[in-house]
Amino acid sequence: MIRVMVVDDQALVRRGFALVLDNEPDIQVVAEAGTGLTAIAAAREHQPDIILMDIRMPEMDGLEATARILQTEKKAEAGDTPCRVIILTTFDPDEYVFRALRAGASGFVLKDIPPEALVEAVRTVADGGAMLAPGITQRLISQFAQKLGTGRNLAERLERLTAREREVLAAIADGKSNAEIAEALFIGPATVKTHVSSVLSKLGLRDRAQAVVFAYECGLANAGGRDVGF
Amino acid sequence: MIRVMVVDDQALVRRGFALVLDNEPDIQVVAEAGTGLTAIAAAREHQPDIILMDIRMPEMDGLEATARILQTEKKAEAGDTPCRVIILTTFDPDEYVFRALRAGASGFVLKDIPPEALVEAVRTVADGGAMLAPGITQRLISQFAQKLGTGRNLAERLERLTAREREVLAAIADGKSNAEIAEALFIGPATVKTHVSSVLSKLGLRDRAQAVVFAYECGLANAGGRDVGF
DNA sequence: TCTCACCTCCCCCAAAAGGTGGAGACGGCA
DNA sequence: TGCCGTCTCCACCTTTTGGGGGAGGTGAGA
Repeated sequence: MIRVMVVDDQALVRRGFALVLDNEPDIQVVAEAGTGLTAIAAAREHQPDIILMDIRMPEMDGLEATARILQTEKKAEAGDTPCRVIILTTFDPDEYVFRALRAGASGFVLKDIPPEALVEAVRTVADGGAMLAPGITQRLISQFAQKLGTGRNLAERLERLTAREREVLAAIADGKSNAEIAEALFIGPATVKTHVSSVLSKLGLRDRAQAVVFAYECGLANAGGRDVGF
Repeated sequence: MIRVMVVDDQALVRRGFALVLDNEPDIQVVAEAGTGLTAIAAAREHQPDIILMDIRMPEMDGLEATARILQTEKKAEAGDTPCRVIILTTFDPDEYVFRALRAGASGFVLKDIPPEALVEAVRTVADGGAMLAPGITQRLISQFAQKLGTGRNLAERLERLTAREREVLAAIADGKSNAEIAEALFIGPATVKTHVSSVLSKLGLRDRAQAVVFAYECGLANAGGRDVGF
C-alpha cells in the first residue's frame, strides 16, 4: 500500500487529487496539508511514502518545504520511510524545476496531466523511479547533452597526454600548487614542472589556470563534486 | 499521423513493436530496418517522425546510427521533419544512456515496458517531449542535483565580493591573464592585480587556479558552455 | 641490440603572479 | 560635513610559474 500525502493550499484541488488517488486499490491518502509549514509537521506525523506538493502556498512554498522535509529525513535516516516528493504545479519555469530537483524532488509534473498519469507517476516514484513532465525531461536532456557535448573533442585532446600527465592535470584542476602536486604524487617538484610544461604545451594552454578551465570543460574535473575548502 | 520507423536486428521483435504501433489510429509504421547502416538509408528515404532504435545491432550499433541520422538531419535542416529518436533496449547501463543523450536521442525506454506505455512514449516524443525510463530519469536527476548541490553555499561566499571583483573572477575563470583582464575591463594592469588580490583573500584562495576551480564549483562559470580555444 | 617513449631530476632565467602599503577620486550615508 | 566603501592606480618585494636546455633510468617493441 502506497501512503500518500497531498499538499496544496486550495482545498478543492487537494480533495480532487486525494479522491483520485484514494480510488486506487494500492494507494491510500493518509494526510493533507494546506501550507508548507503544516506539511512539514504532517509529514513527520504520518510518515507518508509519497508527498504530492504544490509550489505556490502561503507561509512556506512547496520547494522550501520539500527541502526541509527531505533534509530531516536524511538526518533521521533510521531507515523509516525514505519519503519521496512529487512536485505538482501549474507552471514549469526552469527556475522552479532546478530548485525542485536540488531540493530532492523525485518528480515534477503539471496539474493538467490526466488522472491515470498522476496515479502512474505516484506508483513509479514509490517504486524508486522518477517522473518528470515530458517537456521538462526534454530540457533536462538538452542541458545534459550540452554539458557532455563539447567534452568529446576536448577529451580527444586529452588522449595526447601520458597517464602521468593526466594525473598532474587532475591535480592542477584540484587547485594544487606544483609543490603540493609533488607531494601528492611522490615525485620531486622539478619533475612536476616538467609534467606541467608538457601538459600545457601539448594542450596548447598557457597557464595552469587555463589548464583548470580545460579540465572542467572536458569533464576531467566535475563541477559539484568537490568541497572548495582550500 | 505519426510516421514511425522501427530498427531492431531481431525481425520478430521488430514486427512485434510494429504491430503494436500500427494498431493505433494515429500511428503508422512506415519503415523497418535490421542494422544501423540500413537504418540510416531508410531514414533518409522514408523521413519518419519517430525512430525506435535498438542499440545492439550488427554492422552499426543504434547509438552510432542515431548520431549520424540526427547529424545529417541537422545539416539538412530544410525544416523537413525534425526526426526524433527513442532508444529501445534491454539494458540501461549509464554509458549507453549518456551516449544516447549525447547522440541526440529524445527517449530511452526499456523493452519490458507495457505496450500502452510504448505508444504513449511515441506520442509524447512526437509532441516535442522526451521520455526516459523511470530509473534513468532518477539517475539523471541525481546527477543534475549533484551538480547544482554545492553551488548554493559557495554562491554565498560569492556575495562577499563587489561587483567589480566578480567581473574579475569571471575573467579569471575564463583563463585570462591579468593583462588580458585589464584590456577586457578597460582598466590598468595594476588595478587588476588589486582586484585579484582582494578576490583571493576574500574567498580564502591562494591561486588564480584555485579561483578558477571556485568559479566552476559555484556555477559562476558553467562547464560545457565555452569553446576552449585559448 | 638499438630505438623510442616515458618518468625522473637538475640548472638557469625571464615573466607572471601575489602581498603589502599607500594614494587620489567618487558616491552614499549618518 | 566627515566617514566609509569602492574603484582606480602606483611602487616594491618575494614567490611561483613556465620555458629552455640537459641527463639518467626504465621498459616495450622493432
